[in-house]
Amino acid sequence: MVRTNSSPRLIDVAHASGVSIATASRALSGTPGVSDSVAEKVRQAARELGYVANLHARSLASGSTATIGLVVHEIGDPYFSEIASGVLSLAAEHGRTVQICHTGRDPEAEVEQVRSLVANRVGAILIAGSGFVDASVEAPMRFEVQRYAEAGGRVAVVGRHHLGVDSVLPDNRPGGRAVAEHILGLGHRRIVVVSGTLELTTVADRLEGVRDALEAAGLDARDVPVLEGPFTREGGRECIRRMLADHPRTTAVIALNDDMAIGCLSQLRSSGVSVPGQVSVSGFDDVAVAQDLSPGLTTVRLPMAEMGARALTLALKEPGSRARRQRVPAELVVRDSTGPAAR
Amino acid sequence: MVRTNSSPRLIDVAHASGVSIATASRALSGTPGVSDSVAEKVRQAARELGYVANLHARSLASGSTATIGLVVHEIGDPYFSEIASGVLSLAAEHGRTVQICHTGRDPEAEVEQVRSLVANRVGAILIAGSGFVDASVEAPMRFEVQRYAEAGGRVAVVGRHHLGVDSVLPDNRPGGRAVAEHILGLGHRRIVVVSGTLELTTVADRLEGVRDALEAAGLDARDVPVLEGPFTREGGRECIRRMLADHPRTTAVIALNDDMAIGCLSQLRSSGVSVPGQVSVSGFDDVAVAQDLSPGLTTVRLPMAEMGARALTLALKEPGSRARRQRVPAELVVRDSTGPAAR
DNA sequence: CTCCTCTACGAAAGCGCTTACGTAAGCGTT
DNA sequence: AACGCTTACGTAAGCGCTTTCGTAGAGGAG
Repeated sequence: MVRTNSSPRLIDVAHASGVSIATASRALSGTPGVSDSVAEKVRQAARELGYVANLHARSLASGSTATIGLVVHEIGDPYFSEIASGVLSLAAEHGRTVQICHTGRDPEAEVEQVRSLVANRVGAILIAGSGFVDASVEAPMRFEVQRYAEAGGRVAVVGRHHLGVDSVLPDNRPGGRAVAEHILGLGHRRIVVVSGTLELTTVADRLEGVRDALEAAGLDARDVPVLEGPFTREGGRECIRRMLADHPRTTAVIALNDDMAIGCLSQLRSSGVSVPGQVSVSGFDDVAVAQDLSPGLTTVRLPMAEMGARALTLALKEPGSRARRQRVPAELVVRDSTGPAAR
Repeated sequence: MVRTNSSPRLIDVAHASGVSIATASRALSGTPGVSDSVAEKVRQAARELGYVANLHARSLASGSTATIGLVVHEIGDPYFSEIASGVLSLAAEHGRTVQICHTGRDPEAEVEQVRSLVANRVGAILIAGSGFVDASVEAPMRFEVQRYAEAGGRVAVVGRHHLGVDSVLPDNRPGGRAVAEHILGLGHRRIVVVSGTLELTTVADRLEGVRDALEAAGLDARDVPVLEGPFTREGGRECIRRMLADHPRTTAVIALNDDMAIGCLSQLRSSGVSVPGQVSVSGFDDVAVAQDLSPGLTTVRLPMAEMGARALTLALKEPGSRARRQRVPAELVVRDSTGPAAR
């Protein structure tokens, strides 16, 4: 911490304006009980001295912080950076600061990060990103979150269930269904799903939606291969290589996020496969670049920034008696990466 | 802040392990002067009670924080989110937490954010993103930063001069020159530069480099139009529309960041102009998607994550007697969006 | 056995704020 | 004129830690 012996303290402001430290505190924090004239005098003195309150002292004394914590998987990933953007903007409006940490989708790191946020006594914790299907992996996180919540902390999550706290939940399953219906509607039958690890609930939910559509169309979901890889661009490339080797007659690829879809497009191009001429590709999320790709990526739009903002709003509200859930509709956006099935 | 009356305090740990609060403190923070057996007993008790130290109290008492502040223009922008990613990763290794704020390139918001970081008594402040050419705009920021630094705070900036603090400076000018030389080498002569607002030093530097190359090639830089727009994808689209209207015979577009270049590609495609057949396009930064675009974007690579990490490293070091500068080489990456000039 | 030096620990003084409580002054009532 | 109520402010007790200083006891040197 900056050695503050050189920076003015509240008592300096109080002396300078000829009032007690209590009055100075009240004047600066806007607590009633100070006459306007005195308050103005104090503020004036503070300005002249360049006084900035020590938030640590303030938090310690008052028992409340303006800081909120945000946990994401990877801030470099546009999905999360857009969520973060929504959170930061709204937080700034509320005069709150945001502490961000990323976990690389490592459940242990995740718990540790939450613990560190608790130690920082943040006023609220926001957790973005998929949970894990395996409940035993999720358990320590749940425990930590519950303890924090019981101690009076506010928690909200986006895109994650099972944590027993307020949540903003994108329509992953309906979204998966919508995009699969779109693909099926174009006449595709030789389809593969390009998927992140099935341990993530987000992946599982989206895949569930895809299966809904397949079965509604009278297909057997087991006939549609699910290629699993890292939930990243490189993962998409890798899956396409496997697809070209093992399922060469495929006419449509349903990728379960845009990152993978972008990797798919990239690898298909390098492999000389035309999109959507020979193979159609769809994504999920609608990250900002999706519309600027060539071909423009057909995907499912999720309003990431808004989701972040809504999570913050939930966390800032008084806690309800039970966990609130906000559904966020997923909207199919058809662009140029999908077209009629080649025959 | 979470009401901590319900969560254990140091004194609870001390009681539970039958030692004084001082010893407990020492045992938990690893300060020497405690026997191993006692230390272990204390740690054990802490674990059982689920004790997490109150960092506010700790900061207040010790006068130091583990928190570092990061100021970026817009966290949703891949350039900044990749920098942030580098910072977060390295910070986690050092057991430090990061508070991020974004400013929307608004100089006033920037100053305010820095002030709020100072109030939070962060141990170091990192500022990423272009400064402003206009010194009077930059002055309040300079003032705030200096005051913080004089009070013992550590500051490091990335991609920004003029602040009189440690800095990590990408080779914007040489990079601009390199990419322009590449374009010229392909035989292009009817070139336009697609540029963000010239008030940003980053833009000015890159443009300077482009001009260096033009003049080295014996051209008059004034013959190369500079189309100015927002430093975003939409800005790129807008500039291309103007280019098509005002400079229809252009064969090459030098965009001064990837975001704008992506917008250029997008608009050229919608307008039915082939890249690189009719018009070549280059970017700057090499954000992650650049290689996955179609055509792959020729650009200048800046190692963003590394730049973030290096800035943090500088800030964590003992301050030097004078501001340190680290240059980061910019490397031309030739992909498919540039080709020989059409005749 | 005494003296001195370490080591391991405890007591207590803050760190810079907020806030409960106390009090003096001003004002309206009866 | 005496009383109560309100307003505006000061006093001082913490918030939960770290750290300086003091001290008791163990051990070695003489």
